[in-house]
Amino acid sequence: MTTTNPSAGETGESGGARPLRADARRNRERILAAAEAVFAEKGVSASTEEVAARAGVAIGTVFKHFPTKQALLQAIMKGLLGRLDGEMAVLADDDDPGEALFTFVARMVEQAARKRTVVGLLAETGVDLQVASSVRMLRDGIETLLVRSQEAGTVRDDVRLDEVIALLTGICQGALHAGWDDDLRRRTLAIVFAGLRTPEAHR
Amino acid sequence: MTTTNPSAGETGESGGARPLRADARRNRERILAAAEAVFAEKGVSASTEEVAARAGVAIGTVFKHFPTKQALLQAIMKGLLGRLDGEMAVLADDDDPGEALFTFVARMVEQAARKRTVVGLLAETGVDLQVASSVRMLRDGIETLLVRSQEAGTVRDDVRLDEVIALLTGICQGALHAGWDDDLRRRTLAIVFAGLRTPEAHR
DNA sequence: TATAATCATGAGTGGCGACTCACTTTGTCA
DNA sequence: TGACAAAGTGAGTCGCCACTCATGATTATA
Repeated sequence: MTTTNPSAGETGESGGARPLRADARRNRERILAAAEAVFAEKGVSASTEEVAARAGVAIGTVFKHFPTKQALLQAIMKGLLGRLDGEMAVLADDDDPGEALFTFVARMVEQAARKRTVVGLLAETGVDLQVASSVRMLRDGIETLLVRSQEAGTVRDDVRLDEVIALLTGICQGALHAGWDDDLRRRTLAIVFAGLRTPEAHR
Repeated sequence: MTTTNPSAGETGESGGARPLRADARRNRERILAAAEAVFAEKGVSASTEEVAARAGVAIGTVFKHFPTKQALLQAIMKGLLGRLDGEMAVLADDDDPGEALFTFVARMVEQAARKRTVVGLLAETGVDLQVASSVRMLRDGIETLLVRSQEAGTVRDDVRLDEVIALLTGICQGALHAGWDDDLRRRTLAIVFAGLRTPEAHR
């Protein structure tokens, strides 16, 4: 977790080699932003041409940067996961450890409700590649939050990491479809959290 | 004879008119069965040709019975919902009212894990048509189960129908993707149920 | 059985979307 | 500034898939 932070770059291109021209870098960012917006609105089935149009570049440019639609999706996923990882690191260190897990889950579900991308990508089979490492980081981070919550006596000891992740993905999935509003989301999460809490932690 | 009577059919065609030839009826059932199987395995994005192949008929025959892929999906959905509705009626009358809701949810999630159709269809926008009435029935049934569970003191009074449905759809969604096994499903549901229970109902 | 419907067939159509490539434009560096 | 490599362009290719229709097969009725 915590990722050790790859300096100031937001590029997402890691480990690579040569410097990338100025216009290329700019277009790459535009494409990523456009893709994130388009996929967030219309889901991952939106066409690559729409992404290109939104970014203000030609379709070929998109495929020059991301040789495959999959690759584009994975790049987005990597960014999202990185940001989540950052939030998580903060929560693990700074906040009340008992409630940190709940805060994180709530925040992630809120994001999912807004961005269809997250959920669509979770559904894809192609989470195997480079993304896998990010997923593992996320998983490890959630585990940390879970363990601390349990040590603080907030979450029941017999709750396992797998169940937390299952609940998280499930609620994220659900948050998209039925037109959840803020209130419904809050109330639904409250039920799940109640199920996770120890008897003593119920106020 | 004739008049008003489509006999004892499970056809799903309701309110319609004329009697349907013998081979036609048989093929219609075959197509429905094949479609249910194919969509259950591969999701709703599976091609109509694959359905036709599995059913042992030509592609044209499928479209003769169901003018649109949507129509085919809706027919399946109607069947599934009908069956769920039946189960629900039984649970509402015969079983321990306190636990009936939990039983139903568990059963539906189990189905969802096996049949991608349910979930895929819930995600579709086109649930507006004839299916809507079936959805309403389902919703009403769940409400009955919820109210009875609350009257029996098993489920907290501040839980609303919307949250139960939100949890139900969410868990159904999640049950597909991450390769849930039986144990994980049981444990995850246990957490949700714990969140729904009154303090007194915790054993 | 003869006849007239209904029904089945499957090659064909149209459209869409991922991806390519020959060519043009642009940035960079001497 | 000139020259070259890196990057951008977008019409075109290819495959997939929902859906059609002229033709031939089956079933129900006289």
